[in-house]
Amino acid sequence: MELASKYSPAEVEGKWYEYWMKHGLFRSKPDGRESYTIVIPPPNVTGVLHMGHMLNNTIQDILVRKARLDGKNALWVPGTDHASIATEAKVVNRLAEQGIKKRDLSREEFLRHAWDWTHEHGGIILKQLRRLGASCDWERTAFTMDEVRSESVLRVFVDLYRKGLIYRGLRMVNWDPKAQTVLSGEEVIYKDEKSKLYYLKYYLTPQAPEGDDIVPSTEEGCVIHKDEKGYYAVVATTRPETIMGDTAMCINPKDPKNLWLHGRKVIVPLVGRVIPVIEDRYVDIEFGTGCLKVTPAHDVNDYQLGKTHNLEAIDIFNPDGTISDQSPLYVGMDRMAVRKQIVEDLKAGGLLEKVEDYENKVGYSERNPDTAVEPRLCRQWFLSMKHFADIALPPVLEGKIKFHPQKYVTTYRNWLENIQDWCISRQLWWGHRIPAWFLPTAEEEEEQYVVALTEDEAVAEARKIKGFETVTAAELRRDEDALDTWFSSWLWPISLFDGINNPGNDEIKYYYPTSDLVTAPDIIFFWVARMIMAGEEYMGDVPFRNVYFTGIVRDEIGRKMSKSLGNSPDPIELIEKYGADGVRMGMLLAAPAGNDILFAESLCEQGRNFCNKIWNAFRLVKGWESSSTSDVEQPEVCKVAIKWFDAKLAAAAAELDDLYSKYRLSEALMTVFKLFTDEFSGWYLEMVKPAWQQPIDKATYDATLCFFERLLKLVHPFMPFITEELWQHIYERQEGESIMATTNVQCCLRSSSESIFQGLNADNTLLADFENVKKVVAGVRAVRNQKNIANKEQLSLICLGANNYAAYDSVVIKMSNLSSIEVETEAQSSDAQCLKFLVGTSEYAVPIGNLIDVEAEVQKQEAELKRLEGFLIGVQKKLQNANFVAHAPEQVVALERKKQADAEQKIAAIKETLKSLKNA
RNA sequence: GGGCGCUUAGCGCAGCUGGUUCAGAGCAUCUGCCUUACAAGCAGAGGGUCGGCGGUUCGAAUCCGUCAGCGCCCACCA
Repeated sequence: MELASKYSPAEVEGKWYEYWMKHGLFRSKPDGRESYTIVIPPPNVTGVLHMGHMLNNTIQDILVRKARLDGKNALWVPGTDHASIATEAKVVNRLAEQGIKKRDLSREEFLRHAWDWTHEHGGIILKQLRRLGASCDWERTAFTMDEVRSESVLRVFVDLYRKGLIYRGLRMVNWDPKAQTVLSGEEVIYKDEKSKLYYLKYYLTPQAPEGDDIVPSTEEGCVIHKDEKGYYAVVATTRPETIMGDTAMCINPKDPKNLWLHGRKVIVPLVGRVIPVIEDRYVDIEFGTGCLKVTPAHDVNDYQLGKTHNLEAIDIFNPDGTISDQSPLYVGMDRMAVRKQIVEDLKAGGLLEKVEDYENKVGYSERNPDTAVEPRLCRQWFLSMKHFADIALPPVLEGKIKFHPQKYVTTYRNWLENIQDWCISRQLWWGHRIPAWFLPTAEEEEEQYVVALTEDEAVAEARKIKGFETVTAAELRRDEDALDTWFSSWLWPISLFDGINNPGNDEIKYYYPTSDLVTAPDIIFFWVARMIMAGEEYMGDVPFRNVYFTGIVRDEIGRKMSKSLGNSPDPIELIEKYGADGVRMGMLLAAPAGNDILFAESLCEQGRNFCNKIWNAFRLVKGWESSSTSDVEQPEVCKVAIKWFDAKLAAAAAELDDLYSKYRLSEALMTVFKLFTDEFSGWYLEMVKPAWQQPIDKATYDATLCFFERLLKLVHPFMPFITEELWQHIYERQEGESIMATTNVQCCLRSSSESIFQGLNADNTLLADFENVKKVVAGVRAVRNQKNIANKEQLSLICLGANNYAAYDSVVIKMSNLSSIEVETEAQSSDAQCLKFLVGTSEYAVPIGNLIDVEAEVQKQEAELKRLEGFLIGVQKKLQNANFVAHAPEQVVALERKKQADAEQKIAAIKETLKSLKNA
């Protein structure tokens, strides 16, 4: 069969993916083998594949395929996440485009739209993953809102409630006015912002009806403000629009500047409300004027102050961020518009003393990055986290779970040691509805509720409560709110195997704990930590053994990839251009664990080139097929080459296995790349290659095919498509066989149950000798290069003194195109028409007749002599240092002596060479 | 404000508990080659006082201190 000179991924990738699927090669069922499991970090169900996914899933696929080759029962479970807030926002937007408002729809109607949207856009991303070659067991595809997962979530909620770990409480929470829901602390992103600090005048109330009786303190450091309208305090604030909610002004009791305000009352500007001056050590004397306005309903700290000092909390905002009717002014206006307006009005009223530029941090919603989060007092559901922190910390600190890179252990510990309760309710419909039912209580009474798995159970529970013995389902009102998305994700490694609803089932017993988790460090708190909590709580064991944190994919100049910058390539287009294997290699080349990866298309190009290299190596070997015959005796050089490459492969496999175990995948790929390109293509194939149109002996041909198969297997985790394609060309495969299965090793003399990565012993002496042989060849090539001698022209080589690598003469002769190798003693070697070089301490000479440029050669040798003499002096100094000889380990000293001896020998050889050159 | 990490060739990186002729490989660059597997290739070459300073040591890219620059995470200073 004629093979094209270039590999064409488009022609083979689809074919093989279909083949893999058809034969269920990604399927896994519990059996007697060791299990290897990865659960996918579920992407948003309506999301589209981006470069971050490409990196993340390439890594997962490599790990799974490696495990499969190791003979493990490898399973990669795919699925998607309902992404409560993000998906709901998208649905709301789409409805808005159609002129439909969410609030005009019933819950059921809205959910119908959401499901439509999910079915329409859902799963696209999973299909895209197939293009990448992801070897997921698709029959297990799960969704965080499917039946099994939903039931798991509700069961866990009920269970935790009954354990007293879930409670309902009125708290200051983070409110997203756009999505109109509460957020957890983790969902708030703080950004530095250039803003203004406004200095507002709060006039003092007259102490007595007849007028001003303030007696300014004479204390040192007292700062009194007075103008024609009277005495006033100055308050610095970044949020003047919240003054309508002010219920106090606060000073530090130790602040001399403001002591005169002690016990006074001040008037909120514009609003006219009279508020007390309270004192609290919380106030920073140095900041602003030392006077703080207190708005208990809209600031976390102010809320605390309010609680301590028993202040009223006036909620001046509506859920959508407009001013509520609790405010005397600006009712109905948006908070941002009010900020502008109120500044104007304050200015006009002479109530604004000054404005300064100021830099502060403002919290934004993770899902609505343009929306500033509003602190708001709200009744919500919380999960008490102390218990979970206690059970989730030890497995990581004790190394039962390993983080790669390890530095994230510190991050993890810091978070858990300072953990806050988790606000798990969201004012959303798209999600798991909280299984809590409120009892029909009068409005002024405190709310009462029951938590149960079903409505029937809820009724039964409710009837146990005094006064509600006859309550009916219709009278109960189910909580409208949904649960935080992460409240389902944290169960993922358990719920995928139905371990919550059906504890102890065969699957969960077999697959749990999973092996590796591959994810980005930005969800270490959202997800990783919480999975560990849920795992310990519900399985009494860790959810995974290793966590591989990938970096963030950036563009060539280090910018985050984003839609707005337009610097994010479309992964599918890349695959079409370079092939999935090429892109996979491109992703990995620059991706050491934990470092950000700077992605450039040229990396994919390199991947594509490597594919092509493999392809063409195969063309060469395949071309020998017809000529392969046992009539030809195996040349010596082939015997040597085979012995050597067998050792090389063994060493490389062991090295790869070690790199995998350390999750150094980038380096593993590099190792494979060099093994194939340099060692196999550049050395082995060149050594065994028969002369033009000559037949190859059968033994060599068979060995070469065997090597090729082993190489393909080593490459396979990185480049599944091309390796599968070529594997089929090596032997006629049986339908259903695949390179990915260990049991299908065809040609090697190895037992088929062994992993290609293990159980091999390399002959290290052979490998070391061969490296020197390569240097001899390189020496001859350098001579050719230097003298412009064509490869076709045969040269001869003289070993001066002795030939230390005579066993490899056949290699040197073939690879350097020599006519002969001879050994001469120093005395005979006075021929000046030679170029000489050293390998170790062995000296070689290449006769080149009158081509020699004596002067240039003298210069070169003298430079080398100088370098060596310098080196020798260094070594000698070391050895003359009595301290060194006395303190350094014997081995080290011995080594230095060897260095000295070697250098002296080399120097002598070069001097000899120089002498003969100069005599010529 | 607290914590963590990084700084090695033009670029992105490796260099594990100090001592192999240790200053590395890849890409890029340069030189020479269309040598019948591959120009998406082959054979070679150049390039770094390992961020600065100080210390420990017989010996430091490696350990300690400090300074500078960069990055990340956490934190309620209006």
